[in-house]
Amino acid sequence: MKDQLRQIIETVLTDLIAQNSLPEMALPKIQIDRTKDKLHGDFACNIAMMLARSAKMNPRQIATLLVEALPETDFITRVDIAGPGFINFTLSADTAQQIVKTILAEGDQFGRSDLGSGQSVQVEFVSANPTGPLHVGHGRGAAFGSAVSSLLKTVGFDVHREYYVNDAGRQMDILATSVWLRYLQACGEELVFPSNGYKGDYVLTIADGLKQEYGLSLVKPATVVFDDLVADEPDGGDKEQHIDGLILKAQTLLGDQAYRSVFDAGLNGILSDIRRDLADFGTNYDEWFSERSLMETGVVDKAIDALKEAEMLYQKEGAWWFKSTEFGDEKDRVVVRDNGQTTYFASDIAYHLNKYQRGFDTVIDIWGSDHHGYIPRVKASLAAMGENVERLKVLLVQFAVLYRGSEKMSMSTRSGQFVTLRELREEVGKDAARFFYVLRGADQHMDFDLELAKSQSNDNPVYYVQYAHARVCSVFRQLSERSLAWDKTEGENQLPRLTEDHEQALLSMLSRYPEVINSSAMNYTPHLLAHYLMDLARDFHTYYNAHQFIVDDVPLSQARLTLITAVKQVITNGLSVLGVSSPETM
RNA sequence: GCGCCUGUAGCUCAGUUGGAUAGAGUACCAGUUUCCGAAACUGGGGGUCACAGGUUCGAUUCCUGUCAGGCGCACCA
Repeated sequence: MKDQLRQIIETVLTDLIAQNSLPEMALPKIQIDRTKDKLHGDFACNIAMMLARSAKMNPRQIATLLVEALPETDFITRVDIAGPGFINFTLSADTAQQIVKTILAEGDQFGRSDLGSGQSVQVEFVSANPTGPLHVGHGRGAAFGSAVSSLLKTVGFDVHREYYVNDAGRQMDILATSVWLRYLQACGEELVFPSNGYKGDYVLTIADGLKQEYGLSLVKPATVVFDDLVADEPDGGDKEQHIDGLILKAQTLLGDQAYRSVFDAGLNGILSDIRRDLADFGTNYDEWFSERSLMETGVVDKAIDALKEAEMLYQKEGAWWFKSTEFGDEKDRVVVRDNGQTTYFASDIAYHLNKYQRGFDTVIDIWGSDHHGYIPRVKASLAAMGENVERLKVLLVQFAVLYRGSEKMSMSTRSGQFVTLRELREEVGKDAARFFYVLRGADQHMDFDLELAKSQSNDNPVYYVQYAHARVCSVFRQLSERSLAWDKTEGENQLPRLTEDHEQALLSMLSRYPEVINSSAMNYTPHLLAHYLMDLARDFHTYYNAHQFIVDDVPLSQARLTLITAVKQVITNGLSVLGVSSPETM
């Protein structure tokens, strides 16, 4: 509809210029907006005001010229000039009703489009380190990432959802060592657990599993393990050096093979937990991509070689540095440490190069906002390898600040003090949790009050939307109880009977849905969809309270039932994009 | 100190890419059910859009500065 109006206005304007009614000038992009106020019709165009300057004419004068030259159409009944020079269009009743037929005909396809025209896009999100269970902080990334993914799918992109598994590096070694030490304790060894180790209960569980599988075969005396180590911090030493010493002990005392067993027990134990949590949360992936595989297949080395060949690396103090400052980064970055180990950044360069080489038209990274400082260097590395940086889009998700009542909670994976995503889901419910997360813009700081989300879960906005859906279902149950039936064809024929203000409002709201989907998808802003659904639900509830749907006037009744069926369909479509269910009863 | 994000009703947040009289939820107050589900609806009060300049027909939106908050500035991941 907007496009049609835009086109008509454009041709009228070019005609006017050709006839010298308007001076020669470049036409800006013609904007058609939904009106806020019903008094202003359905659509508004501000083109007259935009042209006023370059045409050196009064905006109302331009608007008058334009309106007089407008051709007759069957879908516009009124055109007004208002305010400083707005041109307001009012849709014909017939056109407004048409949307209901469209919705019923397209069903769950309504709202889909081919804006993306089959372009491939990869979306990587959550990608939490497998050093502990997912907590509520990760939930926002999961809800946002899967919503963005399904939005993009809805508008015609070929979407590939991916989780990057950081299964290499020091943090994982710390986890493996933590598991082993807990295992030793479980086997009766006396030791003081390092302050920098992972202290969560899940480590105990994994250690128990290890004991069941391997018995006492991985036991080394604690006295030997802790012999000749830098003291831990509480004892006046250094916690980092202490834990590094323990890692080295674990590796040498156990040997490569046994150490790998412990390491994998930790990794797999946690990763399978993460997979299950995400699946239960309604977040699914097409691929789980292993960082270790990048190293083992030499992709990291290849990326480093590529940078060396491009003369983008130099050696300093025994390490290899990448000249990221040449591409706008604050400082150069190390990719190979003086001890020969590649850095996390090196893996990330390789990973992004790999993403590019897999041929995605667009690569989307969804990161926690604390990683924002990382963007320049990743883009720099792609630029240095001659890749088009524009293909990479990094979306940042602000962390939710957690409150329990008025008490702010500090979260730490290491200390084992956090609310897990699973706990949240079990207490608040999947639907409510997802909707809650996606209700706010991702770049918006968010206060997440657990007490509120849990104790007042009935007040959660998601129920408001779901209830609208359930109410429609309830009406139809009522209908069959009275041995009546909805006749779709008859209903569609009677749509002109929908003359109430509430019905007009609903028709207009329904027709906005495809626009909302498009702009939510293209701007990566699922919260627009969430808000739309609340608006739609509100219009429906208002309508429900104002009018009966099952009335003696059978044609009117059929028209109304047809309208609310369309409402039900759009709610289902919208909620399903957000990964929220549409229950028939609540 | 430098960089990124944010500042809108008591609280939590929207605001259609610069448009018309700035909106919801919640909380508070007053109402609505012999009627398809009251998890709903109707009405009411509540604002210097952090502050000060600038850009123009027009600014909550764009630019600059100030103030306040969050995050980031590793040979950690």
